[in-house]
Amino acid sequence: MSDRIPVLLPYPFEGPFDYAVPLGAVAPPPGTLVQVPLGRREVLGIVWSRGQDSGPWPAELTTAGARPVSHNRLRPISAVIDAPPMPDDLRRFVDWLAAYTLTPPGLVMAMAMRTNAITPPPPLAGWALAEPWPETTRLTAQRARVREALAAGPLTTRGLAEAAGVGDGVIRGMGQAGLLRAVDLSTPAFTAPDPDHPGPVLSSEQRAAADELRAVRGFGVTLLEGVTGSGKTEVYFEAIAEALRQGRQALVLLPEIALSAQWLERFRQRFGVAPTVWHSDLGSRRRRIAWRAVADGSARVVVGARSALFLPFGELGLIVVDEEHETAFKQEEGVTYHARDMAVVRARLADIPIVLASATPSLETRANVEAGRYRHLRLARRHGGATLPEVAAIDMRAHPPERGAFLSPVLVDAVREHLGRGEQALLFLNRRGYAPLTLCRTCGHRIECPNCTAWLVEHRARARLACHHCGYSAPIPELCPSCGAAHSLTPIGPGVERITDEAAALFPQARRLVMASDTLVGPDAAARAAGAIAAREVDLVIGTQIVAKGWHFPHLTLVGVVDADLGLSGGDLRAAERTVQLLHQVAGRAGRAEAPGRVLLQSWMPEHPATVALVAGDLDGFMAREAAQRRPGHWPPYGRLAALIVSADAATDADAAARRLGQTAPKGDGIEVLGPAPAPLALLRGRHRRRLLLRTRRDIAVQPILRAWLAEAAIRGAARVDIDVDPVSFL
DNA sequence: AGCACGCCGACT
DNA sequence: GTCGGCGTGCTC
Repeated sequence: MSDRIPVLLPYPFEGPFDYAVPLGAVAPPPGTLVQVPLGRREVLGIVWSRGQDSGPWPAELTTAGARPVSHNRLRPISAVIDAPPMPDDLRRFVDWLAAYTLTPPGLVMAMAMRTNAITPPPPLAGWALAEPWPETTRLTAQRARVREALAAGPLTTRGLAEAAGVGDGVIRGMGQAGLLRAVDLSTPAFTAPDPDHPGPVLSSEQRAAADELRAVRGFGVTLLEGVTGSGKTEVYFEAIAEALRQGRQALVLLPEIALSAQWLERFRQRFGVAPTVWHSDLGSRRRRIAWRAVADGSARVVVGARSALFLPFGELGLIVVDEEHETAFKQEEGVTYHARDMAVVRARLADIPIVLASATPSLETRANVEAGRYRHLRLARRHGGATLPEVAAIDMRAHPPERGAFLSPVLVDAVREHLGRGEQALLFLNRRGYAPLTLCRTCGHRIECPNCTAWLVEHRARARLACHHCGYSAPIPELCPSCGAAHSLTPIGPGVERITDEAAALFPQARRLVMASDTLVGPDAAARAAGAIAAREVDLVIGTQIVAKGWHFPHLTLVGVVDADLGLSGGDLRAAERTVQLLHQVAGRAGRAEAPGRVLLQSWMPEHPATVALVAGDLDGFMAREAAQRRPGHWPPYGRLAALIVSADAATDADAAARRLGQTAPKGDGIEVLGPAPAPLALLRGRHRRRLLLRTRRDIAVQPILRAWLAEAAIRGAARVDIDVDPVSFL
């Protein structure tokens, strides 16, 4: 009788499939990449194990124990693939995340497998000068330039063609003539960061915090809270240095890796070299190189977006989640998980410390500190003696803008004053495009997306109306699509484009720069824009939330928030919390040691607690208030929440399925179901959506309840149910 | 996820 | 009479 071993396949099955080990062969250990037959094709999978690690939830929650198959149907493993095995703690992490999010484990494993990363990078063909160089050969001007370009070292064909300003025919010809030799440029391993590289000098406050971080051994969560500009990054760099000294790897998760050129520069200053970068739009070659380097240990420090959590670290010794409050850590597509929370799980399974860093910690993290589950380190002082900006609200009822305009005279005067002093100003509005709504003055028609419950946003620069949810876009119509009236369509409300127009009229002499995700295209655009601001090539910045993310603008002294009320309304549980965090981050762009900063919040309801808290600089008080509101109703973080989104092409199918879920809803002490109700985006990408919410007391896990519920409701056919455990967005 | 099987419309 | 639509079901 041959051995049977479980193999997890990257498909949405409930658990691993069993395969036979060929007679005489040794059973490959768990973690091994294997090729197995599946139906009539051959697929890749990973040898799994079952039973022993159910994690913190009851064993029946994990899928690893399910469905033994009779022996006579077992098929043998086809081949063992020569690739780095998946480490045990990563396999347990995959199981845990799958069980927690109610995702088939194979789909979670697929993220970790990244099949294109698992195959080694192909050799990279390059050219070097032939040795010895045949001096007798007479060179054309082009060939001489090629020789010149290669003096510093080998290059790829494309790189060489560019450097020498020749076509690739010249290069191939030189290869055939024996002047160049083909070499393999396959990447040199990443240079290990040096923990003892002389870095920046820390303040006594930073040093004390760094000492505490360094002392943590084994699993433990620390919240590193520091006001903007307090130098949190340099503090957790010391924890990274400690991990490196102990021969361990470190992982830093950032919410927007593409925006972190300044972060990379700070890392280089501290450790002498660049870290290994990982994010979803790395090219296939670079991702394979990085994946291999993490697996073989030559990558010591990885900085990445949330998917870096699934890299095959062999010696992970520390995780840092920077800007832990950022909602960008929540993956909403496909497998829905919160990278910050899952990072804590990964750290616990690996028994290593984890640092959560933020200037505006989330309510979840604050609650964990309060309950004694997380340590808390605070940096109260801005580095280099800078003071926090002075924040004031502009009551728009008392100081309204001119008709058709959006900037209050108070803000306009302030901008003029700061620009007049040769300082920079920022106008912040978290809304892309020219106007969020186009209205017909004749019939009142509002132009909506045909696929979504959403207005189309005018993008005047492109002369189009666009949906920000599904990518639909159309030219701006001449006539009202509803009543056919001409010259009747009117843009309502401001976007950054419109504010830019207004600013251009008010401050024609100021050099303006718009920073929004659709004006900064390409990976380096944001960094270049930030560079231009830092170099004082710009006077006035108009930007969306892209400007809020940790940039350092030493000459920026005024921030005007065009609409501080934006985001405060709407039924979202976290709307106010998010707005306060975002505006606080934006405010942090103003003023450094060189000049004190000033922040003006335009608001039609400055008495709102969020605005009051921002003006008073009382984030703690605001968060305490929020906490007090959520505690009695068992809202997160004082209870658990799961969203069920029912969707179907036909509204009737969605309704039927939602009704069925409502009828079979679980009941019990500490368990409550809200809905069904139309989802806030009742139509999204052409699908009709209904929503239910399951809310439980904190001591009741939602997963077993959801499993039983879905089994009983047995939704099949046209409607689909998507589960979002711990939802962040309520769309 | 693939890839089969399976039962109803317009084409050589 | 066949090619082909994608609905349902199975893969250790």
